[in-house]
Amino acid sequence: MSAPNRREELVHAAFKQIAERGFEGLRTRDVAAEVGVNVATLHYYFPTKEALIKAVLDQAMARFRTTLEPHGSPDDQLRNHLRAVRRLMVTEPELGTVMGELAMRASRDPAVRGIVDEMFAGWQTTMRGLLRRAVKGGRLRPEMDSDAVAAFVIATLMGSTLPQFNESKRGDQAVRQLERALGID
Amino acid sequence: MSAPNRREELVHAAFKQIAERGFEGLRTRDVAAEVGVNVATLHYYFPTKEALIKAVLDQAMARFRTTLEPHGSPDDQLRNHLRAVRRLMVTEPELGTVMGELAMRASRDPAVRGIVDEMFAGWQTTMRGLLRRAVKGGRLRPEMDSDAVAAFVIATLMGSTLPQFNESKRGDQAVRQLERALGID
Amino acid sequence: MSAPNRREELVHAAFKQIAERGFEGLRTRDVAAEVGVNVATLHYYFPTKEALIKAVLDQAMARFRTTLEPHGSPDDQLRNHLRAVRRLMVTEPELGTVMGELAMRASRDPAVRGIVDEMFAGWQTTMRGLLRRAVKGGRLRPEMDSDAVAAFVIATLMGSTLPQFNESKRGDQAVRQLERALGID
Amino acid sequence: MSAPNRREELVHAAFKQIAERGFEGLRTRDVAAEVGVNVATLHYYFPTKEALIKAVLDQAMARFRTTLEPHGSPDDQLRNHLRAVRRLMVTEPELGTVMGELAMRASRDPAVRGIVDEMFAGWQTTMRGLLRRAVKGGRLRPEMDSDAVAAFVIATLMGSTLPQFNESKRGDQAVRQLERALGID
DNA sequence: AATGAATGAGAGTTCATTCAT
DNA sequence: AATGAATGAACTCTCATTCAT
Repeated sequence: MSAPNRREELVHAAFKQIAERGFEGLRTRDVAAEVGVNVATLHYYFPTKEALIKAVLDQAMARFRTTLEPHGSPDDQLRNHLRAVRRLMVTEPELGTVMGELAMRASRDPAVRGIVDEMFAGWQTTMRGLLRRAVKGGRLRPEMDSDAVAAFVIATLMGSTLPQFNESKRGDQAVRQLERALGID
Repeated sequence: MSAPNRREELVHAAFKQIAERGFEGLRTRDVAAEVGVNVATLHYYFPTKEALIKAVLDQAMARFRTTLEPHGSPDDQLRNHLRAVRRLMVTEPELGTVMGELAMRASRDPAVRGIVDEMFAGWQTTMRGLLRRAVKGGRLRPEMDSDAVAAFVIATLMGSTLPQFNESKRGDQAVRQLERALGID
Repeated sequence: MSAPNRREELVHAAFKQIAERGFEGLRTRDVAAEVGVNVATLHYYFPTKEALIKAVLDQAMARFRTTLEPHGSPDDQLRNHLRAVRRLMVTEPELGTVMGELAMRASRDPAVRGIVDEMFAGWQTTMRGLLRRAVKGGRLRPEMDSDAVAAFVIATLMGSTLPQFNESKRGDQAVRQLERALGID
Repeated sequence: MSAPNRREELVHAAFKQIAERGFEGLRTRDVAAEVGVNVATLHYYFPTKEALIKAVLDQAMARFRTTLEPHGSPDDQLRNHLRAVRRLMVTEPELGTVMGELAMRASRDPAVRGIVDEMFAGWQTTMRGLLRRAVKGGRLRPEMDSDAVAAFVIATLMGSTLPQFNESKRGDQAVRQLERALGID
């Protein structure tokens, strides 16, 4: 009666709970119940609630990082990236919500902050690289401050994942306008 | 020390606590303690924790709305607006944090959602108006979809308030790039 | 519905529980129930179980110290002391049990150790004083090592409080033989 | 690593744990871990925690009883006995601690009480015999109440094993004074 | 002979809320 | 207008015990 991936089931259930109710509403008992096991079983895999949250954090970051990796020909990479992020937010809105929760939590919880900051730093670097390649490819204006523009792009993408934007089409509109502003539409 | 503004003191203390610890860490006892009164006194003014949160919400929205009101000559209003929002986030970062918390909470709590949605709708309308006036003034390209661009601007502004952007200068960089993109720098 | 001495009631109930079931069987819920209040009320007075135990410790030590204080004319003080200790153990056997529990616990818990050690040190000093006075009064042999004899007396008194001695008359027999050995019977 | 004496290893580990942390801190998991096996394995040998404790009790009593057996010429047996007990307490202080724990536990746990009482009764009988032989050998005053003196000796010996006495030399001092009192030093 | 996985029952502790004063 | 005292419900975490393998 033992599942080989009980750990993952628990992480996934915790992820869902955070998406639905935020950290505020995360209850170990509910997570365990969703998987269909006793709370004690949860603690068999994760000594503390913190450890469970850490696992959710790691998994969310991993999923996000995968999306961030550039795909396609150098010319298309920047556009592909924006669309990939946007598509991710539409197909898996929970990931956006959890990312938001984690981003907020990072201010208070050093363990979360370290990992989230690192992820944002990595994103910033990736984005800068994409922009520079786009400049070389003649798609963007060369006088651009690639670091500042990277921050601009990331801010817009993050902003477009807010629940208030996600339900209407505003999130998509915003990203499309970003593409226009960058001249890659 | 009977204070006629005890209510406001409590709201302010709750606001600070939310900024520091999020909803997750909001404790009525701590709020009361910060004001120097008993928890029971807090419940004299606010029957439930929800009621206290509602008051914080109202106050935050009011503060934010004030900032959103257009200032200056029609020609400058759009730029003034962006700068005012940005300045607010720098001088009162707690407001950004609390707004973020409220935006997340809106997905789960209908009472919050109503008010936050309304505020975003108002902002969207104001922004659209500013953009149209800027088009008339010849500052922006007339073919623009003012609704989509409004969403774009708001998304970028919201994204730039993330804790991860606020600590470095990336928030400011992002907004400045937004101004360039709009052609109002 | 508030008792002026709820704290004391709780300490007393905890004392009784320790006497009956040892530290091993001490449950905050049971202590509260014995007083007729909710567990949360117990935590209103004692933030942690440790704090409650500390209060029991202090009270037990205070009660014991009172007994240790010499009474009567100098000539009789030593004998009075032995009898007082013995009587205490007979009239309040729980105190002996709790003392035993605390003495054992002292080896593991620094907070307990400090206080228990101090009490034993005080007892040793008192005892030495009593012995010296008895020597001066001509009741004891002058060549005696008062420190060693003090240890001897205390060891016998403590040993005579063991549950196994207390139920039969062996505890009393032992103390009476101690008096004979000291020549004060 | 299949060990034929796994049972004994477990008993020994449990003994050590009780000496270190008392019954209060005895955890089957820790006992198993110290032996390097799974908790379930412990339960293969001992169906319940009680059964494990019982085994520790038996083993401790056996070790103690061995020490109590008289050695040497009848004339020296009493002195040898006192010294043997004292030496045991110095070389194996854990035994004293565990004996103390068991003595306290006896008041609450009938299973323990039976065995401990029996052991004390045996000790009392042995001691009385030793005293009578010493009287016959002319070493002790004949008018002595050998039962009462036996209780006296046992009480002092037990008292001298308290942790508070063991760390300083007071335990030894006490026993030496006991020898003087008996006139066998 | 041994284990990984699972659990029920319960432990200490927290917290929003109530109420007599 | 304010409080000390009290509580019910819930929370995280622990532990002896079980069982299929």
